[in-house]
Amino acid sequence: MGLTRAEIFSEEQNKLAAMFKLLAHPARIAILQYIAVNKTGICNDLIDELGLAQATVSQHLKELKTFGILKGKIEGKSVIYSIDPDMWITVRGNFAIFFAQEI
Amino acid sequence: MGLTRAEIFSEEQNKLAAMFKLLAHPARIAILQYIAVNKTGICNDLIDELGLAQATVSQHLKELKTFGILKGKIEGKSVIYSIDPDMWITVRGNFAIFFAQEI
DNA sequence: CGAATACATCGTTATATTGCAATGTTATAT
DNA sequence: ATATAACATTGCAATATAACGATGTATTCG
Repeated sequence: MGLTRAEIFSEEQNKLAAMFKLLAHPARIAILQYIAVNKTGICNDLIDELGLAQATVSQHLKELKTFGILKGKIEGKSVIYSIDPDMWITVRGNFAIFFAQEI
Repeated sequence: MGLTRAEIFSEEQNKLAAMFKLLAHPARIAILQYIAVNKTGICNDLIDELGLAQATVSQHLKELKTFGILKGKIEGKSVIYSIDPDMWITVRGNFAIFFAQEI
């Protein structure tokens, strides 16, 4: 049905999956890498960098911002996006815990 | 379009996104956790554990196996799944590199 | 052999995601 | 005030994904 049956999984499993999903697209990876390197990024730069249409880039930025890994600051006509360090650390920590499992 | 424009991203970005995507579903997280704890797992156990239909569990197992993070060994009527340590380490390593970015 | 067990695969339905053109919004520039 | 710039939002079309019943395929058991 295309609808994940989230209710049968634990909070932790759903949260982890949501984090993985956020990063499960090369455009969103590229956006985070660009902003990590340049410390900040505006939508226009990312349009050039990625080669996707403005609407598409804006949509990916929105997903990252809604999740909380990016924050946006309005500066004149532009929006300056940057990584939210707290969320970044949280996400990294959750992944680390997942991969710390003995196998 | 629904079709990711993979050709405009780097190999690395596409690979990373594919890894994240593999883990971007709570059922696949749960399968890996179960097998990590129990060292191995057969489909039937996972059906009970997850509460999803047999066909659905089989499908998720296939995805994990196709990617290479799980391997399956036929043992009588059952298939014993286990984590491929090399792939596990590879995946963990790639994520570690991603999260090692200065922000 | 025939039945049962344990999966895999197929086919279908419901929903989600990607990408973009068109359009809306807000702020600066003229 | 009008134009432009820099986005955000809306509304679609194309494709992907999740879930599952039904069916196929080995394998074991009686």
